[in-house]
This record gives sequence, structure tokens and C-alpha cells, in this order.
Amino acid sequence: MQIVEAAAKLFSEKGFDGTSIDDIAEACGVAPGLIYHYFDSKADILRALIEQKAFLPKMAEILKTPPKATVEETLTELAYAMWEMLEERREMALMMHGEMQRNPEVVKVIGRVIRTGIRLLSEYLNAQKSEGKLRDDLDPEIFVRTFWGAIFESFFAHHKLSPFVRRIPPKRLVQGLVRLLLYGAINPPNQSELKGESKR
Amino acid sequence: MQIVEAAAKLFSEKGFDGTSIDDIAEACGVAPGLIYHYFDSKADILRALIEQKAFLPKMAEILKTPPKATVEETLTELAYAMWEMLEERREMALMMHGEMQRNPEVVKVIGRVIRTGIRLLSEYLNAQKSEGKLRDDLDPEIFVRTFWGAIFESFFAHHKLSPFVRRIPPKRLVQGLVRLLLYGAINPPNQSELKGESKR
DNA sequence: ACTTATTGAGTGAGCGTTCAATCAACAAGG
DNA sequence: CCTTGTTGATTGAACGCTCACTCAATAAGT
Repeated sequence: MQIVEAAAKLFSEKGFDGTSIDDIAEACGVAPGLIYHYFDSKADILRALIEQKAFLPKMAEILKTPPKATVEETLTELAYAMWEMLEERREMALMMHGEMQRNPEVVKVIGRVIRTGIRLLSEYLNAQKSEGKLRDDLDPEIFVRTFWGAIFESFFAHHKLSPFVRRIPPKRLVQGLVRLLLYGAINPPNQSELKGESKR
Repeated sequence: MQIVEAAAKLFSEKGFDGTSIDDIAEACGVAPGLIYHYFDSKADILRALIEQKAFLPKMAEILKTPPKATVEETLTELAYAMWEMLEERREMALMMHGEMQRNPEVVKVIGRVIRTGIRLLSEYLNAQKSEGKLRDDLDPEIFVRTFWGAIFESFFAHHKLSPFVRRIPPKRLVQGLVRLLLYGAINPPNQSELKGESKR
């Protein structure tokens, strides 16, 4: 449906309220009245958009993928898959990001997606904890929210804050992020190890 | 200036385009025409808002604070200060977050703030690297963007996604985040250490 | 012939903004 | 002390424009 595509793009650029039916019709090369042949209202377009470009099924799919041999590999793959999903639905993601401010429906949808992401990945992390691969004192929720947070932040900065904030290529982001979250920033050798222990 | 306060709140709730002059006037208990006694236009209110509630000076101030004895303490303090700054300017932060979608001026301001944050904290991290306290292979930019990203994400979720996404108390967030980023999630003991080395 | 797609004019509401009129406070002059 | 003048604050009606939406008429497809 061309109308929906055009709307997604315009909503992501000008916001819902800042986009008129005329804008959308013009982008599609049709008369404004035609929009109402297919949709009941402007809000209906947004609803159709949200439904058509649902994140949840794809998110669940990504997170249901059988884990790799190591936590590092698993997270690396997840991060790439997530970035890719966001890119596929770029305009949708950007639009919803902007709209969550004023639209309770959008808030609900975003909330559900994020909560699912947190839940599923936390389960995986807890399993790894049980196997002794991760720290006992690791807070899975903090980990997950930091992980997803960094990916989203980078994605949005990539598309909305450039050229004011430098773009980090996904490859560099994913590798750097996974390493940072798994191994930390502190230098492992002698004195730092001493210090680490006194903190715990 | 009461008009600006009211506008900030409304912009953060309904967006710039979704907020009318009538809305603002009503919230102030004055007639719509009075707004134009003080401001040239609706956009002028936004401009005044951005100027009045500038983040940059405060951000610079926070980041110019002399570091603490350890990286952990320094980052902990920074994170709390940042959260506090966001809370003080809650409506401003939320409004700008929503507006960056459609307003180049807002993008510019946000971009500048973030870039400054990245620059200043990266400098600190690089200094710590030189002293051997942090890993040689640490990417400061990834660290910083993950750090700030997690704080912002949590802040916005706190205010916009609740009750769909659980709120993490700032104290838990800051402690969990700093620990995660410094010490990582991987269990330090024997087998995990072996695995860690084969990866590098 | 019938159905679907499409148009463009029109409608009423809402919007940002203007502005003449009014009011209140204060200062200056008689 | 009273009156007049000035200034800033405030109002609500009005203006021109935009907006989402409607709909009769026409075109296109089967």
C-alpha cells in the first residue's frame, strides 16, 4: 500500500501532527479525497501502519533463535539482527520514536516490544548465570536495557543526529558494545585486580 | 516566565504541533493574545525555551567536576549528576526528545549537547587508559555512548513508557550500569578466564 | 451495467496571529 | 490633592489560512 509507505516517511520526518493529508496525497501522487477511500481517518493510517509494520513478531523471532556456542557470539548475532530489523523498518522506528511522546497507543506498542525484548533476553542471561558463565551479581535487566539502549541510541543518532553526532558503523558498535558489556572496561592485570576485589 | 513553563509541559505531552496557543494561554490563565505581547510566535516560545533551559552549560559543569579517586566513583557521581540534571529539566528533556524528529534546531542543540558529553568523558577515559587503568582496546566512544545511552533510555522509559516498561530506580541503575561497564558480565574465574583469552 | 477508483470543490472547525479597546499603575504638572 | 498623560498588560473579536473530512460527479475496470 503506497499510502502507508508515504505516510510512514512523512510521519517520521514531520511528526504526525505536522503531516497533513495533503502532504501524504501529494507524496502518493493522488488527490487528498482518495485517502478516505482507503482509510477512515488520519489516525487510521497510523493504526494501519503500526499493525502492518509490527515489531513484536520479528523481535520474538530474533530472540527465539537458538543461541550460539558462546555468550559473546550470541549477543553479537542478536545485536546485528536487531540493527537489521530496525533498518528494515527505519521509518517506522523513527516515527514511533517521535510519536511516543503524544500517542498512548504508540507508547503501548513500544512498551510491549521493549518488555518482550527485556524478558526474553533476561531469560537467556539467567540461564547463562546458572551455568556459571556470568557473574552472580549481574543484574540481567540492567544488562539488557543497556544493551538494547545502546543499539537504539546509536540507530537513532545514526538517522537523526547526524551530522552533529558522529555515526558509528554497526559493525564497530556491535563489537565494541558486546566486548564492553562482557569484559568490562577495567584493565584486568595486577593492580586493577586488587582494586576490583576490594570493591567486592 | 509562566508562559514558558506551561509551554514546556504541554510540548512534552502533546508535541509542538499538537499544542495550540489556546492550550498554552489556558494553562496560564490568560487570553491567547497576551502570548503575542511576550513572544513573536509559537516558534519563538520554543526558541526561548531552548535558550532558557540550556543543557550545555550544566553538562559542561558536571563534566568539569574534578574526578574522584577511582573510575568507578567518578562514573557513579557523573551518572547521578546527569540523572539529576535531566530530572530538573524533565519537561525540557522530554519535549526535546520528541521534537528532534521534526525540528532541525532541536536536532542541532541535542547534537551539540551529546557531542560535548562524548568529548569530555572520552578525554577522561583516555587519561585513565594512559594510566593503565582501563583496557588498551577499550573504545572510549562506545563506552561513553553506551553509558549516556543507558541513562537517557532509562530516564525516558521512566517518564514515558511506564507502566508498560518497568521503572528502574536511579540508584539501582547507576550502580548496576557502572559495575557492568567496568567489570563486565563475564564470570572472572577459571574457565571463563580461559575462554576470555582465546577470544583475544 | 455495475463496481471500484479517483477527483476537486466545498464545509466547518481549528489554528496562529493581529489589533482596537480597555484597564491598571505610575509619573508629572497644576 | 487632583488631573492628565504615558506605558505596559490584557482582552476578546476578528482575520486569513490550513486542516481533516465529505460527497457528487466522473473515469476506469470488469
